[in-house]
Amino acid sequence: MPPSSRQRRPSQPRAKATVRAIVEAGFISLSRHGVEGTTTRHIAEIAGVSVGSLYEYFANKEEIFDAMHQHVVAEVVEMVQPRIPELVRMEIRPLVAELLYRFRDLLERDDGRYLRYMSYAAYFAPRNQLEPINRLLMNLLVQYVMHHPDLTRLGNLPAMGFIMINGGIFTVIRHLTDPHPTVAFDDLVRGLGDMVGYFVEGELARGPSAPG
Amino acid sequence: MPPSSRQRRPSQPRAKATVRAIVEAGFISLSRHGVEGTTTRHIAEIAGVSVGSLYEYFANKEEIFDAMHQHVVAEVVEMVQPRIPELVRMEIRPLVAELLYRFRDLLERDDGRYLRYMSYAAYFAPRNQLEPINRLLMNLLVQYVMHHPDLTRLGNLPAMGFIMINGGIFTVIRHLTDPHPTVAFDDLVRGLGDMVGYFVEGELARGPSAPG
DNA sequence: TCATTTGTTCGGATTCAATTCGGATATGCC
DNA sequence: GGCATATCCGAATTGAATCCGAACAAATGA
Repeated sequence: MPPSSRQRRPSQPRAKATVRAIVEAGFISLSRHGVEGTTTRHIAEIAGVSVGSLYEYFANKEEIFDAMHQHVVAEVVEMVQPRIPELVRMEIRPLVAELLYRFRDLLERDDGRYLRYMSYAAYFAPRNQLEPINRLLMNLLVQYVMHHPDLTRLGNLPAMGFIMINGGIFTVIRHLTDPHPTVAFDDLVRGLGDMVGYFVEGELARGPSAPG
Repeated sequence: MPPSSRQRRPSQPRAKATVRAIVEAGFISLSRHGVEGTTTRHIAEIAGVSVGSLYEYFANKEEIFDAMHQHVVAEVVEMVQPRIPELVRMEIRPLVAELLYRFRDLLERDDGRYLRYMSYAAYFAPRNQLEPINRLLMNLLVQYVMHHPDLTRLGNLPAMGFIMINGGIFTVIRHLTDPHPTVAFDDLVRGLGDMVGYFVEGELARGPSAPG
């Protein structure tokens, strides 16, 4: 008898459907009522189950949000991962643009359901639950460098990756969630592309090799 | 009779001290127990007042967080604002470094009290309450350009400002709150400085003037 | 087929934090 | 001192999160 963990993995199809419905309901409730306004009652009602059922598969409300988070992250990874081989052949600016537009499309899907989630989650996700996306993009970066031998002369790759990835993600999310954006998304994309592009060009022009 | 607003402005010294103690207690409780764990009871207890007193000056718990937010924002503005005249005379990379190190020092003050707050901030600060900081930095950017006439040839300043400011802030916060950072803060600072520096240099080298 | 076991769902009971409210206490003013 | 007002208190109320034991459905195996 396990001490306390009373959660259960859904084994029967019906149960799997319930879990799916709960997570889906989480997104819907979040869109309709925001974080604060999202109660277990709402989620249960939208999912068409009773509140008790929520706790059959999730230890608490937070875990439902976690599941939603994993769902979004999985979608992003799924979107980029298989396309890495073609992405690494692109020029830098078109590559940045491609990623950003795809990312936006994904976040705006289903009436901005994921975006709405992201605008809350990006910061407050307690642990680094964006970690898979970070790893994915870091991986893309590394592979990109490997396919463009001149780029191996670039200095401190981890730092640059950290900046570009985190800065990029947050800038885009912040822009997309801004009710009155003062700059157009296209300008943002061009700007981010230039940022990365100029950095690489500048760094390469500076000197023959990089320090430690 | 105003419909509902039963808050009061503190007029007597004693009341002002109470308000200060409550906001201070908010930071302390946040450091100790995290957002979820911060209850009105905790705040009241730490502040040395009763729960009822909280509601004398704040409509609800959220408003206490708002006050904390304003406090942090005010500190940042206070730190940068008076130094704008000297900041605009600096070279780009030292300027970026100066801002970032000061920003870090501020966030790490008092055992990381403000940093702790910042890492949660967006969760309960749905509206752009970072707006004053954005305006401040945008203002700095504009004045900087005015003091460096060659920079007036730079294209889309709003977009660049948006990227640098948002990207910069979030990258730094994310780095400072990372329990196991993979890059050193110094590298981050250098990277961000180069990012901006190379961008400006690249953009200036490109052509004589900027489009709309 | 049906009895038994195991998975699933339900919704009222419980717990706990946020907020309210009426009264007690302190302060400022004359 | 005595009045008016500001401040503070903390038990009572409210409502959401969570628990739990009973009801229901599906699988199993004779």
